[in-house]
Amino acid sequence: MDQSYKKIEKLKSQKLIEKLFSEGNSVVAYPLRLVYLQTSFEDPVQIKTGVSVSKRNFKKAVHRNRIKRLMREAYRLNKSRYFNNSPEQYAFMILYIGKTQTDFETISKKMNTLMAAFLKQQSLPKP
RNA sequence: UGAGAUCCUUGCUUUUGCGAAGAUUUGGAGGAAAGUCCGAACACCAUAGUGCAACAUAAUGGUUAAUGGCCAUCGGUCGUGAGAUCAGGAAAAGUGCAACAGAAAGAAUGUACAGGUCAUGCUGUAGUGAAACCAGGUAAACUCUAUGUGGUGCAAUGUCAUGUAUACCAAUGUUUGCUUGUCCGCCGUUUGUAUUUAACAGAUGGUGGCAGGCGGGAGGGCGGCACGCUCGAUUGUUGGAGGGUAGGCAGCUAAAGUGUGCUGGUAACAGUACGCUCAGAUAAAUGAUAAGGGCCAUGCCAAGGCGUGGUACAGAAUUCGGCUUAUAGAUUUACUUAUUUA
RNA sequence: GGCUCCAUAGUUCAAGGGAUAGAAUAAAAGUUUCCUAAACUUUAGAUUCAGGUUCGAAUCCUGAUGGAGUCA
Repeated sequence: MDQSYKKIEKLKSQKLIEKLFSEGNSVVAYPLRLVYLQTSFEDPVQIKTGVSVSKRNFKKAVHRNRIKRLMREAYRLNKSRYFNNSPEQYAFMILYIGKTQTDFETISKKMNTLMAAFLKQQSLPKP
């Protein structure tokens, strides 16, 4: 079971991020929100993922860092359960839209429901 | 009150290290990394000169790459005291300001009482006020004196690749005067050759062009302003629409570095010997979870065990030296005060 | 990350160093009306915080806190 989260799996390109936010769809499992877009890039990975926390809700850099670390950890541990070898490539951005801090357990649980909701939405026939 | 300090261990995982992958090993946030308040390094831009303005600092000596920081001393203020704190130059260059109260607030003098004189605020006391004649107060009012200051900041800057356009449209402003010429064109008059017309050559006048000179010139530049200098019709200003903005590399971390000892100095600090290498990311790493141990508080049994809770403030972004602010707990030393005891 | 600016009633703005800090609007109470609105009367309400200079500070100075803008 692959639990690594390497550099090429991270969403870094500013152009791709702008395109993601302007054209992508989203799924919500409070306090998490996933913005995704089917796209293509050169690196040999299936999904590029980034995390983000609003400076408006958390003023201190320590608190933002902590939440981002928890989100990355939850993604790393859970991603292999949901994503195997589908041919499409996706860009993900996971946002924390809550206003209070939580512990690792709830974020991990919500990450599972978020991934399930994403897969369900993708399996539906497109209008 | 000052100095000083800022929890530890193990396995799993993540990140970094080489062209890639795997394994092993090694390293990985701070005393404030914060605020961006001072001072520098470094980089780019600007820089003929003069003057003005603006800003900063302000006892004396030292320290440092430098400072408005730090150290020592003198002086003021506060405190019983150990100590703390101070933008701590000039009011005898000039201008201004002083509500209320008070006769009067810098111009001069008035009331009551007492004293004194030939006579008079001439002297004292009272009364108002922060301040009442004293070369008064106020310069964190203008000012003066002394000293200093070009600007912008690593999103600086360079470079690779890609692309390329002092392009386009609209409005508006300006596009001028005199003079010179072995120069050129056009028109007229006249002379010669010729004479049927035409044509050719010369002289002269007008007009236009070109070139040069002198002046004027909207506006631009010299990044606070003025003088001054300079560019100036191949143009100035404003608006519209459009292009560009991605990415890689360098800058980037071994340095005014840091630990211990010794020497000099009251100290800040300096010198020296031996050792150490201690993050370089860029939608931005330094984490999650579990177990155990420290420390603090507390409860139970009853004298070393068990349980519960707590363990701060806070996260590098070019790099240093300071300042300021946030901060749980632990430790050491010196001194002061109060109480108690002797 | 660097740089610049701002802070006065619930809100929008005033206020030459002189303290009773003002105006509009919002709020509350009352008058008027069968009731509401409008109108009128009255009331309460603030200098972001901490120091300093000064006889006296919203104003001057220093530090902190909060907010806004900007960079190619």
